[in-house]
Amino acid sequence: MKFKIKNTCDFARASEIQLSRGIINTPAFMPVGTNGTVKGLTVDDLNETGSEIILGNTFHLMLRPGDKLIKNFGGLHKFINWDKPILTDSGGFQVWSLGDLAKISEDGVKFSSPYDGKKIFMRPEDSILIQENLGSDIIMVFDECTDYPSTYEDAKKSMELSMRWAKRCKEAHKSKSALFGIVQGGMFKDLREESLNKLIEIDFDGIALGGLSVGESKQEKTEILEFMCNKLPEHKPRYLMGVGTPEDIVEAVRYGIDMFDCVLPTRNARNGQLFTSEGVINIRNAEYKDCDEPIDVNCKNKVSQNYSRAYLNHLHRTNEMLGAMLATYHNISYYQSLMNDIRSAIKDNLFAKFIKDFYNKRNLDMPDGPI
RNA sequence: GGAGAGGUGGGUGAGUGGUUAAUACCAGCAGACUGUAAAUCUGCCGCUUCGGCUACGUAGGUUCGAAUCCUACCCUCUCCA
Repeated sequence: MKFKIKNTCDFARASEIQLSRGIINTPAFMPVGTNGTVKGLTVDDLNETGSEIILGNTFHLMLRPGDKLIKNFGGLHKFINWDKPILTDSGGFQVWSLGDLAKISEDGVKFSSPYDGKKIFMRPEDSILIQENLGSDIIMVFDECTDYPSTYEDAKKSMELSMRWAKRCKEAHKSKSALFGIVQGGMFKDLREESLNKLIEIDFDGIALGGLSVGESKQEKTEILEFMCNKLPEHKPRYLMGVGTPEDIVEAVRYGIDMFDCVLPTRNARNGQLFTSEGVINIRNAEYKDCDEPIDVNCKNKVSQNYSRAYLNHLHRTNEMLGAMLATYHNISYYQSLMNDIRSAIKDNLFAKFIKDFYNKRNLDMPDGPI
């Protein structure tokens, strides 16, 4: 993996991550494809949206259809017919999101499969091996996503465990794929710093920020971002895991984040929420019943331009699968065009203007921050 | 013509004398969703000048009290002629 910063604008930066399967232009949004599919989109759709990398999930794919099966098919890329980079999450987030179905010990995590209750023990080494079996381009370390809220003691204990696991992941990592470490530490700056220093010492190809957007306030998240932006190594990709809304992304780019992933554009599309250049709309609402405007006049792609809001409203009311598909196509296209605009603005040294316009269009006050 | 079943809030459909303005589902009106146990979940859903008012085919009756029991009528469906 090669990382090349092309332009900067205060903390914000536009760069290239070069992987054997392709180049990722950052700041980048990575659509989430947990089960080996970005729900509702074909790989042709994904390409049309401008997506250069997608996510897969260790935990889900290990259970179904199984990482060995995928390996025998020649890897996840071949299995799902996607030849661009794939980042795989380690299963660490599932430790958190599955709650009582996961039991943590020093050695690893005992999961109960949500599908059949079958007990699975996953050690950091297992997670790495599974991700290698999948043929992932960017492998994430197996971590414990710290709960929110958390006491200092719990956050510290959790962070320290994640760091010991990070070291084991590094030692278990054998393939040529990139390996990213994940900063934990909850809402405590000194723990975040300690975590980061530990990861730098172990030496990863990229640094991710984990444990954010798990219930904390916007202010708390911003404080952590602000604190981290001065400390993250400059010459490595920075990945803010699980974030976020367009507003979250724009803000994080100001603090120097390069990579994002989030289920919002896909999940919310299925639930009728569209992200548009003028803010969020719920396409099921009565006001769109006879609205003959396109989904988003400012989003230049075949779906956002050629399908009316009234038609999408109808499809969602009648629970037609095309409604979810078109909404997902639009949302991912919107996110990718947003990322594209962000990159262009940084390259042209117009990021300050971009941010101002971005908040103006949404009638929001521009938060304080760099630039 | 005879026999039987039934008519419940926008729809389907529970309830068969008293926590019943009335279960549930659908429809309708909104909201939530942030490294996906999610095409999911939540709230509202007769009228109201917020004190009440009107409601279970219609009209009477029994009862302290009726969607629930009785009588008549109207209507619907099934079977037999």
